[in-house]
Amino acid sequence: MPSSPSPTGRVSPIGFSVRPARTGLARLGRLTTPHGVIDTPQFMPVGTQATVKSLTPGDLRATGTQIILGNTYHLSLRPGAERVARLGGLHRFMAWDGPILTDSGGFQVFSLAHLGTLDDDGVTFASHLDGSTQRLTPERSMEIQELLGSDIAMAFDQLVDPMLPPAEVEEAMVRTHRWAERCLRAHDRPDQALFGIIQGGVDAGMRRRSAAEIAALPFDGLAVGGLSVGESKGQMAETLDVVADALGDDPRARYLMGVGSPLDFFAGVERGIDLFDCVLPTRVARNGQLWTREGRINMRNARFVDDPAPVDADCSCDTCRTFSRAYLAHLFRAEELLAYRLASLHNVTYTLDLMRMIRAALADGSFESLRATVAGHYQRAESRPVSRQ
RNA sequence: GGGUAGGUUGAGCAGGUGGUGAGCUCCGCUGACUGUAGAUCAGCCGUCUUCGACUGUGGGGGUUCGAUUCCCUCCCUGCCCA
Repeated sequence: MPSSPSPTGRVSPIGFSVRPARTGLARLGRLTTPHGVIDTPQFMPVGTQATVKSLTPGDLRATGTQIILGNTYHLSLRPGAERVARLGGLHRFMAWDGPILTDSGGFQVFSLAHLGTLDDDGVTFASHLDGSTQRLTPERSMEIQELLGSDIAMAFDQLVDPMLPPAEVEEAMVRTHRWAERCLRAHDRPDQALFGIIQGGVDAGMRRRSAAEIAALPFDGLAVGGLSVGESKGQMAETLDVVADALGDDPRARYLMGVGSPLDFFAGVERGIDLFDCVLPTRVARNGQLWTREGRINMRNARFVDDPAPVDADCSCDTCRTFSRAYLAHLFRAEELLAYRLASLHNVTYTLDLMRMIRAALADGSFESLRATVAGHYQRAESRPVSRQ
């Protein structure tokens, strides 16, 4: 059942059925993978090193997580893709039997650019762990992801700061296109899907061209990369508009990489995005910031040390059902490990609850109303006086 | 009671043998974080009218143009001896 022909005839290990919702270009869908079904629009918590930091697979299930993201670069350095394969693949290794998407290492070419040098064939870099020389190419990225055995592999791409001179943005885009074809040629694991990545910075012409070129290839899904790396919200929205227009009625799943914040989801969903991933919920949680129906709150703030209320009274996560803000504030101050776990549990739950609410709102036509409500939460957070003496 | 070592901004320290002590680490306060080199990073952390200025080295007094530094005295703390 998970096999359906892509527009180009390639037999895909995943299935995607999608129907337009009533709002903008938003759609509701079901993505079927070898390890389970994903309701879209959906958010993927990031588990770079074969763990969503501080959370167990059981915790993830409790949050409603349907699919997680793992990372080619990190796992190939440690513990090593071949080792993971010997141990039964990434699912068995980390004891998560749900769907997994693996990033290709392309983002690290960007975030760790100072450690490496790029050429048309790939990237050579010094391991951030031990300084050893490493080489990543489209072919090696495919090999690693096949060894990991994720349900969805990502093409190896190059992203750059969209504010760079157009010639440099174009060079990265063209390279991404060439690498996309090499990824498709190299990839041959039949039970693993492969998504292509659209680049082109925030230039409408380049984005349109990249969308057309990537969509012309027999990928199982399409991703928009290179956004939320410093451009404005307006530029991100305009770029998504261009991509949506260029993709037209292409039936494949659309994944906006590295996004985002609660309000970013609305901007993406109404422009036809089906999948999101972002480190934000888990990273800011470890740094004390929790997302709630009262906006963002920082549990380290002095005002919470005597607050007996739950983090979010309307949240059903274990953190909110069991503990007070005062307790969380204490744990953060004491740097107790439980702080990071409880905070992560809450933020992931909040994010997945939000995605669930977005799907429900798309189904019953209340998307705009939901957006207004959520925007209200975060505007209140932003307008809160800096100091309240 | 005698001897000895000390008393520096919430804590712990550095420095300072007559003319620049607001320097460090904690603690504390706030902010940031978008395909995770991040349980991280940044700013603030005596007072004020904050691109600067002022005050501040246990208290009091003295010497001096000028004292954290030299002298006298008192208080407090640790240790040793009685």
